[in-house]
Amino acid sequence: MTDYKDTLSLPKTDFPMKGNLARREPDMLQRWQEQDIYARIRQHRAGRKKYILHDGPPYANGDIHLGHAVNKILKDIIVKSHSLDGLDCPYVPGWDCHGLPIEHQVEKKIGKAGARVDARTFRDACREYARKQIARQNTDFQRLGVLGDWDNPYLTMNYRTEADIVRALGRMIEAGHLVRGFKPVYWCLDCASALAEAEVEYQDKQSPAIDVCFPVVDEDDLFGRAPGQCEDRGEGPVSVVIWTTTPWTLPGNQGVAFNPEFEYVVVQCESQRGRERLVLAEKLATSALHRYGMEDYRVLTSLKGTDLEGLQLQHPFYASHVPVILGDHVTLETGTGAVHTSPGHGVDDFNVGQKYGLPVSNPVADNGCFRDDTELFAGEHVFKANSHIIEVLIDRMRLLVETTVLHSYPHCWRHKSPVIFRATPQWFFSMDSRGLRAGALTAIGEVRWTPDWGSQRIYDMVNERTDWCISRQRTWGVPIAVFVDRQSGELHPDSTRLTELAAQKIEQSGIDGWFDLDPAELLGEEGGSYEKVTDILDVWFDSGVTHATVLEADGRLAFPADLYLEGSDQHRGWFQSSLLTSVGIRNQAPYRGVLTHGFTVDAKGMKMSKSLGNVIAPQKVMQTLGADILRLWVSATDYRNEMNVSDEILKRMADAYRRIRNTARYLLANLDRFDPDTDCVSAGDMLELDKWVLLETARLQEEIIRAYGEFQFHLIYQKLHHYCVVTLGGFYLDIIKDRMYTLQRRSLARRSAQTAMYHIAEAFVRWLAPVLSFTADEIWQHMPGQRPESVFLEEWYQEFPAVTIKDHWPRVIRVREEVSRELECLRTEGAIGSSLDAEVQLYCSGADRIALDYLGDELRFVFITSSADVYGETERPDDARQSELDGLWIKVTASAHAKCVRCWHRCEDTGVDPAHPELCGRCVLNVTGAGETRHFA
RNA sequence: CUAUGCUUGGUUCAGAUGGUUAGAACGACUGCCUGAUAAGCAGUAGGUCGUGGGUUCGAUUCCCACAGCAUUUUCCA
Repeated sequence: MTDYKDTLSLPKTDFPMKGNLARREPDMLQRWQEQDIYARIRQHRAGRKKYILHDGPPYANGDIHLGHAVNKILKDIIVKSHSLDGLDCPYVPGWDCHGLPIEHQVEKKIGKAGARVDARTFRDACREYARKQIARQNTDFQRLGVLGDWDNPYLTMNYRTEADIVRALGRMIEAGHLVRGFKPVYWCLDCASALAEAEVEYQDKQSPAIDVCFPVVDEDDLFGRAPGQCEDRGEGPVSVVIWTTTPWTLPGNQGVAFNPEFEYVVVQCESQRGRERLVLAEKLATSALHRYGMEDYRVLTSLKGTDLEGLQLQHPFYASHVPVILGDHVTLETGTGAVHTSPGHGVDDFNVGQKYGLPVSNPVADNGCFRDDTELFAGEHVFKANSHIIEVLIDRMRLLVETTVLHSYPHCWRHKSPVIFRATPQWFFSMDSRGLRAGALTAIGEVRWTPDWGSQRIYDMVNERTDWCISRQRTWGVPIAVFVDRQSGELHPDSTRLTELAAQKIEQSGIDGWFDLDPAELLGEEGGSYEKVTDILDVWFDSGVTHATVLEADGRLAFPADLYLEGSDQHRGWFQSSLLTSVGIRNQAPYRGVLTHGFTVDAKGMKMSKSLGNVIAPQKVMQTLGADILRLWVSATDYRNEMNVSDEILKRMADAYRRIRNTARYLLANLDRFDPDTDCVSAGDMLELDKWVLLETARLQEEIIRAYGEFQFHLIYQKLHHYCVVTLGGFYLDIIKDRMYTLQRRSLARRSAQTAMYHIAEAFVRWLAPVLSFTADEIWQHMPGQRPESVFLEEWYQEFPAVTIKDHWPRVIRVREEVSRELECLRTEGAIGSSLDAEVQLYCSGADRIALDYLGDELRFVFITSSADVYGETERPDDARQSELDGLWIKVTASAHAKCVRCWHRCEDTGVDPAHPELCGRCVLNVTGAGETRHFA
């Protein structure tokens, strides 16, 4: 048998089938860095319209997790796809550097500021710690294939940025949003310091539980509020009863809260103390009276909570009167349905107290002892004062009963000792005094939110939030660089100018420039009458004002941003802190659009946690499967919901990746030695099938570009993969194999297919680039023809030849599916193996007939059978089988002809040429003659 | 406890002013090919569209409740 293999044109390429991504991506990354690809893109896009995606700064602590990876990859996909749109898309990554978590890490290493080390040393250590964390995260982010200005990120701890944060605060002050107030915070008596919520842990604690009488000042007022006439008012003192586990908060009492919806009763009862009348929640009355040993009682009248608002009560041991107020936080779980309210000692109490304008009295000093001016209890430690307070209550006949209760109570995580709530002076941005809330709500309506429910979500949050407490009594942060009058506590009247002067100091030497500052330096002679505030800013302010400290201040970027993109938790975090400060400063949102993504969860939808053992580390994925697999997963997953990930899901992604990669490889292999400058066939000369695939490709590209624009990446993945599998693999590429392999290398028909594949490859590599960045770059290196150094410098491919066809193809494809099914029957019977062993006869009429006849003798190439003939529907023999298509009958048979060793078709003319007894006529023509001609497939 | 969102075959996604047998692809299974070969092609089997109500001639699609999950938030006097 003669070997005709040399006469074939088989695919050939150096592009490896296996990605080996984990091993090769780092090399490619290094090349990108060496060619400084990010800078080259900036040069290429200079002068183009800008698209600003502003990076939300991750916190500079710990290695990146999968959520970080998702976030950065989504950003990178958007930046790269918009760059393909022809826009100039700078990407400046940033880090959030100040704050408590870093302080904790540093405390573990060198001890607390002010204790073992001075504040300055401590801050230096924090700065150094943050720097190291950033370096680690920076490396990992780059490893993901994210392109950006990684050598020049923005850091909130850069001196210039620290100064600009102070300047932004100055602008908030200028706009009048900064106010001073009191707020209860967790306070550790052992630390003598406020605690952040993260520093509090709950443990069981034994506490006293007491029922205390608050006598009603005006009995007539009480009964007058009752509906209808109350004939029997009973006799004895009348009191509202409260239940509390913190007797020491009674000196701070400012009111008694009732639930507006509950029914309350006034009962007549009797004990050793004599006859008296008590006000209790109806549903708790029996159990409470039982507790007091007052089994016999009668209800005199009942009232609703709302009826009691404003009723004056006598404080149990002070001369003052306190009002009845209403609050939804009052429950029927325990107690009496009336809650003693001390705004200086509880968040609920504080909030409801704010509503009623109750004073925030805080009689407790830093050391946990009552202040000197506290009547009866001056100097006593709060917990030790409990028993004294109870004695006083007994003495004044205010105590009904004392028990103890075991309950969960907040403790200091360091000292394990119970903490208290204590009101302290703090700085706030007022939501309403200068219209901050109203302005923010308006601005929300002018932003495009993706998904759209984000708008409602942040609206509700802003609408209902309380004033923003921006002060922290901490060390590692940007100072609230203001002076207050020692007497009045008011801000210095020239604060705007002073803040700018402070900013200049900070710009020189960082935040220590403020902490080291002698007030006289800025205030001169009046320095003595003002106090330098040393509170620092909530870190949310640092990141919240990047629209000013970065977008406005950094020449690479611009204000406002086109897009902020973060996890959905940031509706309460960065999106809101950015919105409030931007509206506060210039009454405008800092972003035109906001996109949120869900959190990564495991295959069952459960959050990732060490205890569940379902954590997937991005570093590990990159080291095993490669960054492109991770990127493909991010793109394939609908980020609007939770994003499921597991080893199985990633394996599926790796499978899909291989298909995409191999499709590219096959295109490249068929373009072996193809020179687009000289070998492309003109649009008019191309074969019908090739024209069809180009039109399909151009149509798909439109869909892909639209999906990129709409941030619908998971659709892109689906379309792309479907295109590889169905359009190309299962149809086009399968059909053209015969033409590519057996026709003469330079024949028009073969060049036509190559022309199509060349255009496909050009478009395809660009579709891939935003997602499979490493792979796209690798493909780019193997593409034929002269081209720029990187696909990332490119725009979408627009050079598709203008072709037109009679589009009978959809119908042909349907028929082909039916033929495949019939062939499978024959194959199962063992009559044929390859489809080329078969001959097909079709019987149909109408449009089907027209479509099939159109392809004439070349229909068999579409079916990949040795022959395919079309007859009228009425001509069908009895053994033709009806297909699922109306009016289409199919008969397939095994060919009786000899197989051509070169093209594998079975033809009646195989062996007609004595010189080539194993070849069919077609192959003889292609090997020794002028070559065959094709028009359709 | 608050607010928001999600729930379609083993996996990832489509879908419809509500209307005939709910679509793909992957994976699985069964074969074919050996000229994309740790590839390629074909066929087959998988879903009562989270549960329960309601509206309707008819709901997976609209409404309500519930469950689970996620983010968020509050509280435990």
